[in-house]
Amino acid sequence: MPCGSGSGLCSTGNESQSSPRSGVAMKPYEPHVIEEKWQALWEKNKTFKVGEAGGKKKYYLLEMFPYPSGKIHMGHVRNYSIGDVIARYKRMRGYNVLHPMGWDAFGMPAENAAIERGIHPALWTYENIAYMRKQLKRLGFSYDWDRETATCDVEYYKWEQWMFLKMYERGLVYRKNSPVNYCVKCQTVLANEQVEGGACWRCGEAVIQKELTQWFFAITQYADELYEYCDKLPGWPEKVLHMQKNWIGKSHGVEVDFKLEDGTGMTIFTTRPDTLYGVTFMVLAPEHPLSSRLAKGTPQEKAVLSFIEKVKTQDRSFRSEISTEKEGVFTGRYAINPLNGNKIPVYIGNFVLMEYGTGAIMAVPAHDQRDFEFAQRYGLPVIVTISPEEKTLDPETMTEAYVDDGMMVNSEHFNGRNNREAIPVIIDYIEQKGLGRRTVNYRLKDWGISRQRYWGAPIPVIYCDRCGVVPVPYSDLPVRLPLDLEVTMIGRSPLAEHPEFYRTTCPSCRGEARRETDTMDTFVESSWYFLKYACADYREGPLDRQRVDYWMPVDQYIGGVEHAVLHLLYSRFFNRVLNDLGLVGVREPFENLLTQGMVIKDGAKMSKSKGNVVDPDYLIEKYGADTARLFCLFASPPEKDLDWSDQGVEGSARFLQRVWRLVADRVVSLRGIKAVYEYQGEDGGLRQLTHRMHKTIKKVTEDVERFHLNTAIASIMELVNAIYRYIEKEQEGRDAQGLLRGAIETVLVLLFPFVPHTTSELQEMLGMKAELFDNLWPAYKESYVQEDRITVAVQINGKLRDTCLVERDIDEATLKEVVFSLEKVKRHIEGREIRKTIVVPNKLVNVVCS
RNA sequence: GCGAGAGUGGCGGAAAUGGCAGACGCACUGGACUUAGGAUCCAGCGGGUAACACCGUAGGGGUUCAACUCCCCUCUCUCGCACCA
Repeated sequence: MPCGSGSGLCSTGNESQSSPRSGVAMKPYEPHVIEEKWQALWEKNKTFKVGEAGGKKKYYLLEMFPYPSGKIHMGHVRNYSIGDVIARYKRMRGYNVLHPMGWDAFGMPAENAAIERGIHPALWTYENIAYMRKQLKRLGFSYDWDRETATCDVEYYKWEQWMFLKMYERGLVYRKNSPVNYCVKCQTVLANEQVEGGACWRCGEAVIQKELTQWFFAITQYADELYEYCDKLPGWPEKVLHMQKNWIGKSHGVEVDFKLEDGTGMTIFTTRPDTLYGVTFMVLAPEHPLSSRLAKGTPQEKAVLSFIEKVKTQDRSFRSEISTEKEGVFTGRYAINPLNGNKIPVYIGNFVLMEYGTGAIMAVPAHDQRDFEFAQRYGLPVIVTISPEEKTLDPETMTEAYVDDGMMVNSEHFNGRNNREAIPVIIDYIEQKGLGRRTVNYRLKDWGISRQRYWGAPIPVIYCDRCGVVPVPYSDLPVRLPLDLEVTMIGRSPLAEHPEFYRTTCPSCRGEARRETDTMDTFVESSWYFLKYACADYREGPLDRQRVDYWMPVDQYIGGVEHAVLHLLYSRFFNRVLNDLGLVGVREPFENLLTQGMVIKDGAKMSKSKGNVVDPDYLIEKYGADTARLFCLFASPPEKDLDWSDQGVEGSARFLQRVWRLVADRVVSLRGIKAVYEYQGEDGGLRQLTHRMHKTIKKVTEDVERFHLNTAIASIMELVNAIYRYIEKEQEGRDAQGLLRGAIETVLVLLFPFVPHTTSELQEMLGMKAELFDNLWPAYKESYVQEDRITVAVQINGKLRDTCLVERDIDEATLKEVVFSLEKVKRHIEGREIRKTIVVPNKLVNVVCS
């Protein structure tokens, strides 16, 4: 064979071989032929179509749908391979499994393609979808393609507009002018969640602040619930819940009303009322309405105004940098501490944020590092009110704030108390005196959803000079995204340049009016697509409640951890809104979440910019889909990063060849044999194989249940190795051959969810029912899982010295007898005093001696 | 700085509940079969030793008959948040 032709994989390399038993030329493993064959069959028979029929328990398995960027990448292959194992496995366990796929089809790259290559975003998107659908089918994933949904379809976004209007009616959508995050490169606004370390989540460009009128979803109305329910999601990774909790940032505290000398009120938020007696100055955010007003008429006026101006021109990411020097300016005015009547100066400071709390703080330099730094710089006094046990704090010599707990001092009648315990007491006191109130503050901000882009769902609102903001009537939905326009740059949304779109009449006064030309954030679409899947063909309304109730919640969601606070938080919010609107029965959409790791190569995440991508197409062409899937599943556990290895792929291909030969080599002799799964005779080899088979079934079942897919595969490999060893011993006889067939069938069934094509083909060759896999997962018997004879470890003083092979469940006395008769044991305990002997049944014996 | 997670052979990774560290795979070494082998099969494979001994799960201490696993301290890496009052 001309194998040196450079392709690397020497076709299948065994055309000239023949079966050792039959002498008949064996069928070569041709992954592409069998993969096409089975995929065609699954498609024709609609093998993966599901309905809402009763009888079986439902199981909704969902993987995060892809953005149709052009081609799938290895991350998708991994994500969807993991999902496919679970979907097929659950079906084999008798569940009615919903396993859908669709497209997160609105978004910026489509517009970029339009600008760069002159192709229309819609065309580009649908072409990509067509190609990627083909790729997914080539990988053999068990999706019910009849439920496929693309979010850029009118039938989809129409109902999103409908939901927007419902939310508007309920006050969950509002419009406001505010400083927003803006990415110059993407030419659009970003929500807080979409800014990563001051940069755009998509393109990495530094985000600037811009004043714009925007539509907001009132996610903060659900802040508390979203926070509290984090503790009611045991099926989610701790890490993700932590990130969500951090993001929502719930903190308990108190608002205290300070008064200026002239009686002007100034309310601050603090979580540390126990330090109220240590307040030596106050600080306002530069954007605080009082800031520019307070200094009027004082000698400080000029300085204050120029400081505010200076801060305004600073970029926000610079200002929020922790290393940025704390700066401020005195307003020339004083406030009165409501607890002790102290007169304290009011400053304006760059480190106080208008967005959090009340935009004003009380400063306690003794016990807050930021306040301390500010006080040092401006020579402000420090008053200690919390004293640690072991030392006395001296304000003159302190080099940093004391932020830990201790005993209260300088705090009038609170002196001597532990500060933590005093907090609620002080708050009670404040409330009784009418000086303030308990509050809870959140870091979470409302979700700004306006995007100054074309390729998104139009916001269904009309602006009329006479009537103001008028929602589009339900009967006028959908507000179609016009396709007859050319997408060029730059500056504003193409819709704002398209009169045919924005010119309209006011629904209430019939006068001339203008449509909203912003579109919705694409994260809105992904916030409810999982509900659409449940009733994809439903046309009479947004969702078919009955079917949604049947399938929801999603039993298992699988996707990348990068959406821990974006998509996953938005979806939890949106699902709650839809629940309140009566469209969904459940509160939380995703019961269990699995976050899979990244695909790494040469020490970096696979990405075009790093130039270390492996193209799934290439992989499938060279090895076939089953090898691609197997490697992704075997190389590391799902939640960890996967280190790509070309040699590892070879190994996976080799294993499939080995399984193929196991069957194809002896298919003739195996065909006439009936499978045997239990053996109770005396032959050691047969007993061994029976044991191995049952042990493997148990192990694989348990491992798949807890997503340890790599070890599940490893144990199937062990079974295959055991079968080869068994064959080598030339087992003859009806039992021996039946058991061989039983073990082989077990391999094919256990391996099916991982590599469905290869195993289906081999099953068919053996005359098994290859296509119907419902309820086919094998059971094991515990009695066979146990081994007859067990190797017991023998330790002297905790060190392994020998092992011995004994009958299972041997009694302790006999075991000890065996152990003490071992040569090595005798040698080691010679002349020593035996203190005790520890016996762990069927495991180990430890002899403790002097 | 705060929070979370991780550190095991040459490499990817195994070891629910403390009980033979290194399963499985890759790489490597030797052998078999071969015109050939980058196919396949067999054997070996943490360090160390002639063989033992001995040393090994980031480092140091501790609990225990027994620690990758539990407790304390230190170091390193990854991720998230980062002036949130």
